[in-house]
Amino acid sequence: MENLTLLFKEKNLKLTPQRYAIYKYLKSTKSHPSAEMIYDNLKANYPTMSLATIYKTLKTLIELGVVIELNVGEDNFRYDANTSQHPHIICLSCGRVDDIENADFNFLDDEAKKYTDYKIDTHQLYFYGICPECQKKSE
Amino acid sequence: MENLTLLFKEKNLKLTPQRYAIYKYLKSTKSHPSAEMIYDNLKANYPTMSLATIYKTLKTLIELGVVIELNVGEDNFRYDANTSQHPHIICLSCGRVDDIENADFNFLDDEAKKYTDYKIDTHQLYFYGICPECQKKSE
DNA sequence: TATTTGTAGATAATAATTTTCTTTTAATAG
DNA sequence: CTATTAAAAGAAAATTATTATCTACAAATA
Repeated sequence: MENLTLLFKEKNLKLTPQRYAIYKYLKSTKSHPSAEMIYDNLKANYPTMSLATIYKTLKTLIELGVVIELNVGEDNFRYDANTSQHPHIICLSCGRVDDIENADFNFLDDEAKKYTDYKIDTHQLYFYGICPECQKKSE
Repeated sequence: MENLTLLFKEKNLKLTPQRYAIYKYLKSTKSHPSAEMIYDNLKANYPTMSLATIYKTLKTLIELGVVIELNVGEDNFRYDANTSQHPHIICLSCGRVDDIENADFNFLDDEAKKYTDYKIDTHQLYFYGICPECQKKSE
């Protein structure tokens, strides 16, 4: 995470323990947590940290381009420190959010360019279905 | 819209003027309006209609499967009466939402199945970029 | 035409997120 | 190593999209 230090220095931002903890947690998990979930997870080690700090830090990290905001269709956002372009899949039954890994969907931007006059920057691809665990449960 | 009448009857729902107007407006536009935008648009002809009615009707229409809820990343939802599976493209500058038409992205569900154990139901594909109008403006 | 049941509309409530303001702290210079 | 300063944390209030509640009304059926 040396580059995180550099990145913060470049922008005259302070790399506080809270900010570092939030980023590190996001890097460590594949659960695509919401702000609230991050808060609950860090509460033990940072008992005084407030939700506002989580939100403000997430915004900062997004602006820096090291975190992505996901819109899975719930009433809140999810966050992901894996900034490589990759699809997500959401379980309609339990709400968990997983990466789809090893698949290459990078061609999508070029494909879309054929059908629009927009200048395309990026995309988000969300699949919806039932996760293996919930499939078992409903049997 | 004869099938809408039938659909409502089947579910013992009442096809009120308000509901009909909301659906008709969504059918008539490609602007992917938010609840608020629908409200503003119908206010002239239905001065007594409340936002709550818009929201309740949208929920009903979604349950009936004749309207789709879009999550473009703003702080509100957008709605679309074109229920065929098609991608959307959002202008990062002005926020407008367009369809990507004539493109066939239906293969995506099958493609994703190769990389996950989820049972896949559907997907949403959002492109982000700059629309032609905003491109001109920034020149 | 009466009756039943669902719905409209007004309003209050909820919940995620943002803002404000004061105190604290990280980074830098001396 | 300390003083300084600009940014950030934390607490609390504010905002905003959406939902729930409740009463009066209206559509469908008998």
